[in-house]
Amino acid sequence: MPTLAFKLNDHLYLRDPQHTQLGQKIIHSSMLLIDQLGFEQFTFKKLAEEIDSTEASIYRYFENKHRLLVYLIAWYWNWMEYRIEIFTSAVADPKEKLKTCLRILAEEKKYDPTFEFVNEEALHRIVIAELDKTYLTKGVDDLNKEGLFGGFKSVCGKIASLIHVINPNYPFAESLVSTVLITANQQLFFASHLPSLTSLEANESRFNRLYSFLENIVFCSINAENNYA
Amino acid sequence: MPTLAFKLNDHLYLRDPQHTQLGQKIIHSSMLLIDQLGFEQFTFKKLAEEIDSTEASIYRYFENKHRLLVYLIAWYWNWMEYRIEIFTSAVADPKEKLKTCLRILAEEKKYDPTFEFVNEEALHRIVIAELDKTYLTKGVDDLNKEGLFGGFKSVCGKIASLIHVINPNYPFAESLVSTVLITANQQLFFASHLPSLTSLEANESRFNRLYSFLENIVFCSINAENNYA
DNA sequence: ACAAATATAATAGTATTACTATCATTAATC
DNA sequence: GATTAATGATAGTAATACTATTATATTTGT
Repeated sequence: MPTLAFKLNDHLYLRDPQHTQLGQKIIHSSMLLIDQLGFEQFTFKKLAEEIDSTEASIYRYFENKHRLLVYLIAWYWNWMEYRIEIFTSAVADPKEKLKTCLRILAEEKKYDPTFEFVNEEALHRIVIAELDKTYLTKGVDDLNKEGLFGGFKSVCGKIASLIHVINPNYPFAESLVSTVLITANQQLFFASHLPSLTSLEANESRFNRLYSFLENIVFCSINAENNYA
Repeated sequence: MPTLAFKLNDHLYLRDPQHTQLGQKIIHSSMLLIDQLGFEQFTFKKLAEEIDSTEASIYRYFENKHRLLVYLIAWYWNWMEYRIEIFTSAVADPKEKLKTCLRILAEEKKYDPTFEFVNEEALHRIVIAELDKTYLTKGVDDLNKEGLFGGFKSVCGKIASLIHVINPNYPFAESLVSTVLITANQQLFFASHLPSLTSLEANESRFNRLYSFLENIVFCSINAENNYA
């Protein structure tokens, strides 16, 4: 059975992990391990033990653990873009398209059988807890030049262009979208760990509440009459 | 001459650095060094060399470098709260108060002579680049129990309560405020490093544009008729 | 089916990091 | 002037983030 694989920027890895068994084990197990331990406590040595391989072998796939994280999170944004594509292609009205995007971003992430070796629930927790660490580093500019944030930028750009269609006079489309993409994850983190910083609760309702919050922010801002240019 | 000092949560340090010469040198130089090197490359050893002291001496003030970062950023939020206090106390109208808060958050940070050994420009760059690392760690819950995020939570709570006064029916005050506090710094980071993710430009105008963006988001959201409960 | 190429495993080694411990010395305080 | 406390000097350790080397599988082309 043919497993779907994303074509990711090939600067993200040294050897493409999607195409070998060891590579797939690296992706699969690193997700679980980073989720469990957190990125700081995660090491290639621990991962090697987990998959009965060696540090040296893992280094043939990824230059270092930071790049592995960037890879995993790039995979996530590719997955988001793929889902947005699927669920908005049939929708004509740009406002409805935009709502669908927000729903996809806010919804609970569940196992997607399209991608065998990826545990989307663990990956989402990684995105929530580690996303910012991909770019909050002195090396951002180099990573960016290599195009490693392409997935995130692409999602951001597509949603921003919907906003441009809905209201060409709204002057903060890109900022609004990047804010929403990031806050969607951040608010879930706060709900779990710093509840006084969020209006969401740590129960099942939080995904619907999150959607309402995002919809409120986005539509109120772009529909407003008084656009501060 | 009496230097003003904040009363910070005493779990933030082992020995209060504000009250000794070495402590002040630690604060002063760690700010410059973290700003220069980034948090990952920053070490107590490098700091010790910088201030002609030793690693061991620094460890007597801070348990580890992460807690030092939490300290510096707690200082920042205390400073913000202090400025908000000063500049809003004379303002009666809650909407105007709220605008003043947003202005303080968005404005360019400049040296404040009230605090001798603090370089506010460097500190602001640290907040922009490292803020999220204070809570995105497996130890959040412990740090939170010790009250180490009190400054941030306090600023968030005060602004949220202004929103509650302005529109008691708006159901996302806390989320809106935490989003704004964080995005205020994030958008400046994007302007410098990932320009396609922001509508701000990397020039002098960015602080005014940032203010407009924040004002737009906040006031559009809370003034809207259709409140999604 | 066999040689050549390639991927992986096994092992070792290094510089740096994030500490901890000990003891001598200097400075502040009573 | 004696006691206490803060700092400096020095040493040491376990773990981390790699790099290098060689042997052994595994895959691939002919």
